[in-house]
Amino acid sequence: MFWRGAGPVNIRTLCLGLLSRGEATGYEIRKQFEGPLGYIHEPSFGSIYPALTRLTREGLVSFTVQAQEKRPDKKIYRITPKGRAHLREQLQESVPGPDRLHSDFLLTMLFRDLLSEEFARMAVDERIRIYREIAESIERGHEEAPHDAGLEFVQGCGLAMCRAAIDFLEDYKAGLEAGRQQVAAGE
Amino acid sequence: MFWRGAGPVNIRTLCLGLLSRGEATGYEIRKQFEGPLGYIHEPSFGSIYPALTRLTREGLVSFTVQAQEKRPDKKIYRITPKGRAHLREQLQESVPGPDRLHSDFLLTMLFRDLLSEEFARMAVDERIRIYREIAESIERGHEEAPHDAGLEFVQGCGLAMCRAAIDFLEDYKAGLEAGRQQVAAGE
DNA sequence: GAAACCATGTAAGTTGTTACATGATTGG
DNA sequence: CCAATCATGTAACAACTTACATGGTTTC
Repeated sequence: MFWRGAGPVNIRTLCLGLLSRGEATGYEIRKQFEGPLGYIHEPSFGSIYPALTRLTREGLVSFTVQAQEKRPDKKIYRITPKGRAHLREQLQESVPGPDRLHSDFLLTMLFRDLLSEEFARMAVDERIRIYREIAESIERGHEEAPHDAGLEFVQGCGLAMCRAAIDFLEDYKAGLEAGRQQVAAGE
Repeated sequence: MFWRGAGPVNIRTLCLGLLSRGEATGYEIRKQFEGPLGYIHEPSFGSIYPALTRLTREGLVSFTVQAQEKRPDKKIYRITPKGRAHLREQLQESVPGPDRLHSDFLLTMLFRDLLSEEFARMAVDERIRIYREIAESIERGHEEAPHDAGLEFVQGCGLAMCRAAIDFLEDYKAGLEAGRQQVAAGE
């Protein structure tokens, strides 16, 4: 049976993978996605906590409770040997297929003819801003953190695509400007 | 209330948008995503038919039944004036935010250290193949179909990102090769 | 004094996927 | 003769998001 959702991309595998790099709480796992990893996924607490509960039930991770004064107790999770084996197996189960892109921007621009000039310009400008932000975040992350081959690859790939997108969008904007000036000049 | 799912990316808006270009059946809507638009979304029939039913209930589209011999009747959908107004409004409700990327490939490569050399190489090769396929599909679509500004933009953007990804992946492969040769030469 | 951070968790709801149901026709 | 194409639709299920519940601490 071919089951699309059974591919490695799900929050459980993501959590398991991060825990293979070192122990962490649910809160800390979440935080790791706010940095340069954010362009891959930004899972919510509502999905991380249940994922960790299930991983524990399956024996793939374990946790110790660290009591804290005036705060809820911390649960520090770590991967078990079984979890590590499972992760390795899961990741290499099949060669990853195409990505799924969920882009409000592209969908909106697909119907560009229905948008006002102003809105389209705003959307493109905002998109350039977003990509710049992501690119900077990756560059920053690249400088500070000690990184392994995986992180290096993912960050490099993200950076390459961000830059390509920025270039494309700026060319597009330049093209629009040129077109407008021709119109203004009465061509 | 800020509701992420209320953004324009959902199958209903997508169907409505395509119907704004001309009438179509559910089956034909699906087909449009098999071409160069496929990199944005590949919705299943199980989501398209209910979407059309709901759009009809909301008065945003209407349909006429075309009887066919020895086949189920066709339902030919078209957008209503109300639907067109709704689409315009929906698309321009807010400037689109960041994309959500769902990538088995990046997630797998993020844990590259856990993968065998061979698997990693296969994954990268397969990815190059996939991007080439998408790029070709876009180039083909660009030649044959008459296109509006929206399609042109989306295809151009997709092509730029595909090419960037291919370049990155091939550089990466070349880097690996060079590294292996150094090792083989006893450096 | 408001906002952001720390810290975990549950319940309700949306969205979309896969699998099933049905079945003739055409092309290799 | 097997696969793909045409054609629509439902039911079961998975996955994730948002909102709610709780509440002290730190920073601007």
